[in-house]
Order: sequence, then structure tokens, then C-alpha cells
Amino acid sequence: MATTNEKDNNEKMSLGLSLSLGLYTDNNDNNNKNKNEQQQALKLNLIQKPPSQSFPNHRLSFNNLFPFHDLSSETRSFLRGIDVNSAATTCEDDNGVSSPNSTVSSISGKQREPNGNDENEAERASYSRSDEEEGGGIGGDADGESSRKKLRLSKEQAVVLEETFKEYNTLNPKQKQALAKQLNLRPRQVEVWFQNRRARTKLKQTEVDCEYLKRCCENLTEENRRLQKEVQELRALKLSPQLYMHMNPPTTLTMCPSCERVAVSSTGSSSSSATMQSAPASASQNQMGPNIQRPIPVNPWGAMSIQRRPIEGPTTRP
DNA sequence: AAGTCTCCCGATCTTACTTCA
DNA sequence: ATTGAAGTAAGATCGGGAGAC
Repeated sequence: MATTNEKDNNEKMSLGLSLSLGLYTDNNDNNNKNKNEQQQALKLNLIQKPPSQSFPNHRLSFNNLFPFHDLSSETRSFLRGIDVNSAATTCEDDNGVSSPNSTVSSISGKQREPNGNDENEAERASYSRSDEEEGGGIGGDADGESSRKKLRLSKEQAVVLEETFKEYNTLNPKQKQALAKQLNLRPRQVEVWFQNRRARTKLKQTEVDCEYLKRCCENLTEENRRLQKEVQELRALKLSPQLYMHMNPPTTLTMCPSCERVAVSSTGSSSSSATMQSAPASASQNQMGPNIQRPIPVNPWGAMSIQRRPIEGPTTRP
């Protein structure tokens, strides 16, 4: 079961994060490689390395993931040293009488200590019900209460999750269990976190792609406008007889999109066959006035200076 | 082939928190 | 300084599709 899931996960991993017109999908080819190594690495990462040791890299990597306008509230609070969740330091219901989250939600943020007790964060944010069965996950309101109380993860937990996500954006059951155990969360929580993380990463990527396409459209519109203008100028030239007499028969330059060679097809009666020339040669062949530039075919996509920046980090290592 | 299980995804709900007037 | 509305981020849930058994 796990084997098929891993395969499935890897396929989705390579598909899900490679929206973006296939422009940067190369790295994902490595996703299917060395699964055993990945698991070994995860074990090392999750079990042998204490969470605190992975913190120094956090802010850099997180900013790399979301470099723009995405200083989340948690991060901002983190930077300010304010513990946003420090109120609910303990959850008193190991037996599940009341949700630990209800404690969190019943205490407004204004009751939290301003300086925050960072030492208690992990305990605060962790489920004291972490030993309860995973069945309490989706729709798992075994106590019949339909409350959807939410628990903010501590920054340590978030950091570990982020670090893990950067390496594996999907987890197999073993990884999930190990991570949940390390973070003192329920496996379901880890699973949900990864699902949400994937979804939001994809959303961000979609936004980036949308912006990119918008700029492409703008560039093409501008290029079209320029070409239209040039056509008008050429038509005006054609209508001017004395100038027209000294011109070679008008040519139509078309660019082969694949080889980027220019087919020069004369519209005059002398030649009806198109010949392929390289673009620079055709440019120099233009015998029109110096002020008129024959539009050398451009690749508006290639000419664009937009830097596409993949926003999600998670690329599995080979 | 049909049923079940598990996983993932997309949409959505809900809550915690921030910002701003 | 305080407060409440609006906005945002993120955890959680729901329903459905897909693959494995």
C-alpha cells in the first residue's frame, strides 16, 4: 500500500508543482529517484536532528519561498518576538472531554502575555490528545461536538514542517507518523498541513503564472501595435510612385518559429518560391530607406525580461 | 465487475490575528 | 489608548476522484 502511495505521491509531486507552462519542470524529474535515500534522509532529519537545530536556516528559506508580500502574521509576530498563542499553554483534556482547541479559542488574544513564553510554545500548540487515534481527524468529532476549533501551530512546529516540505512536499505514511511524533501532533494534522501547504503553494504559483502571462500579453500587444504601424508605413511607401519604382518587389518575411529562419517570398511575378535565409541576411537585404527598419522577427517570450521565479522550494533531492 | 479503503485535491468554512480608521 | 470593522493567513472539514486491493 505504501509503495503505491509513494509512487502516486511522487507523480503528483512532479505534476502539482509544475504548473507554469512547463518552464521549470526539470528538477521534478528527480522526484522519483532514490526514494529510500529520501526516507533515510527524512529519518535523519526528523529524528536525529532536534528541531531547534534547524531553526537558523528558517527565516532565509521561508523568505525564499515567499519573498513577496508574504510576511505572514505568524512571521511578523515571530520577528517581533510576540507569541501569538502563548495563552493556551496547556490543554487539560487528555481524555478528550473538551477540545484543547476550545481552550485556545475561548481565550482571546488579548489575554496573552505580551512577552510570550517561547518555551511553552511547543507544548501549547501541541495536541495533548496526540496519543489519541488518528480516527479523530476528519469529521472525527467523536464527542459529538461539531466545533471546528483550530489550533495555531507553534513556530517551531511550523519551521519543521516548512523544512520538511521543502524537501518532500508529500509524505508517505511513515514520514507522516515520524513527523507527527516529532512535533507532537496528530498525523492527521501533519497531513492536513501538507495538503494546505501544497494547495497554497499552487495558488501562489498560479498567481505568478497569471502575472507572467499578463506581461506576455502586454508585450505581444505592444509588438502587434508596432507591426501594425509599420504596415501602415509600408503601405504609404508603396503608394508613393517614384519611391516605389526604385524598390525591389515587396517581400514578405515570415519567420519559421522552430528554426527561426526567415522565408523571403517575393510577391513579384519573377519568383514565386520562398527561400529560406537566416535572419541577419534577410535584414541586410532590406533595401528600403534607412529610416525604415524591417522588423526582424522577435520572440516576444524570449525577449521578455521577466524573471520567472518559482516560488515553491520543495524539490526533492536526487 | 463491484465494493472498500486510502490518499489527494479543490472548495469552503472557521478561527486567530493584523491593520486601520 | 481603545475599539470595532475589514482584511488576511492558516487550520480544519467536506465531497469527490483515483488507484490499489
